[in-house]
Amino acid sequence: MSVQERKERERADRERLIVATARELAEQQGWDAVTTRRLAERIEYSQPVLYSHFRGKREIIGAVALQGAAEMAVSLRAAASAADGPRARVTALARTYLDFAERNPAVYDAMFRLDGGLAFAVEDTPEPLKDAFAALLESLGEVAGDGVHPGLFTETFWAALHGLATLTRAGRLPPEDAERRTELLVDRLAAL
Amino acid sequence: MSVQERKERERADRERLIVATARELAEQQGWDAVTTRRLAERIEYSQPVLYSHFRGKREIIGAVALQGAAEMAVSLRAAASAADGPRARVTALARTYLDFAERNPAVYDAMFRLDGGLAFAVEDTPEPLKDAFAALLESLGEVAGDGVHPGLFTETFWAALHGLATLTRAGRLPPEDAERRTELLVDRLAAL
DNA sequence: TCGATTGTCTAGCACTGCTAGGATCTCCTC
DNA sequence: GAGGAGATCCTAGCAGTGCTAGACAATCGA
Repeated sequence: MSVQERKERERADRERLIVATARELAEQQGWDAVTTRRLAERIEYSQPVLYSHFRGKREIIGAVALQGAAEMAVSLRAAASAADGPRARVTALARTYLDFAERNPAVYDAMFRLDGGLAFAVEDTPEPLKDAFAALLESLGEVAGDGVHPGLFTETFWAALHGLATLTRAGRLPPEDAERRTELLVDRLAAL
Repeated sequence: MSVQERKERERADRERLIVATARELAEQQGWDAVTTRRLAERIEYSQPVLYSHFRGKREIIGAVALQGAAEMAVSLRAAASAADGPRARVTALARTYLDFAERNPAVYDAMFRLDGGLAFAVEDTPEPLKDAFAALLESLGEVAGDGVHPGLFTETFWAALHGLATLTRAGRLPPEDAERRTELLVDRLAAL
């Protein structure tokens, strides 16, 4: 048994190495630079090894996305619990979300812009994704306002944040006004 | 002179054909299916011909984006002028924007998701893009509210719409609540 | 009608994701 | 310890990508 356990552990280690390396490479040079060859070279294995862990590149992106979702959930909850009162909480949440997107652009892309083959907004959505949404909902539900479904409000607020994050990073919005746009969004959207 | 003029006309025709074909192919099968080979085959020329019109695939995407921006501006203005009063105007604007994104997903991607090599939010931004933003601003400026810069408000509102458009189409948001999210956005964000 | 220019195509480069098949290495059994 | 079975891994190759060099043919002006 012990031999098999060691093998399984080593396999799991290597899988983590693949995901971490893919993420690192993507953050350094963008997802286009994450080719199976380059990734294989970095982990010091041949290409086919990647396919013994993942069905293909898409699944590797998906794995990075799940990792990112888990981290984002932690960040969001930490920011929310450190803030006093609904208003401060929503502001902190928005800032933290946008900050995460800015500091981890490749991970953010894996989560929301690229196709990682993950299910969304359905029954079999992976747990980390549901949990990241739940983290948003926990703080946003209380400012949804009367007669507005908390889930629907969270979806809308999230979409707005997502729009700000992607358009800003793509150079579609002037970066210097980012903070003012965030404030406007919080002031207007949240029922305070 | 006449011969040269005819040639220039034919060249311009062929360029339009390339852009129209790329757009058609992208709408039918997605941008991934728009390969230089397939595109060349459809216009019944060899690959290198494409490169005598455009620097590369990116520029073709850019050309489709500009065409789309022009059409979107027309749609937005038509919707705005057909509505009575600020509230109806903003609602019509939001619906028209999201409708455009839903009916022309490939064009929308070319405009805002893919890299078409176009400059944004700067001096030398192509005219159609500036004009599409202007069309938004014309209707949104009046509901920015006191002390809020119309441009900043338009950017924020646009980002929210963009987030709804992309997340909905990517299956990240349940499509059946799209209309309710739009209403919520308009109700809260616009100062009416 | 000739020569130059313009226009177009064939063929090929270096790269991509992915996989078949063979080699090697490890482990369990005798 | 030795042999065979099985897991593990790599080499080599497929079909596809964007893009381009260089040869060829059509067209134009003199």
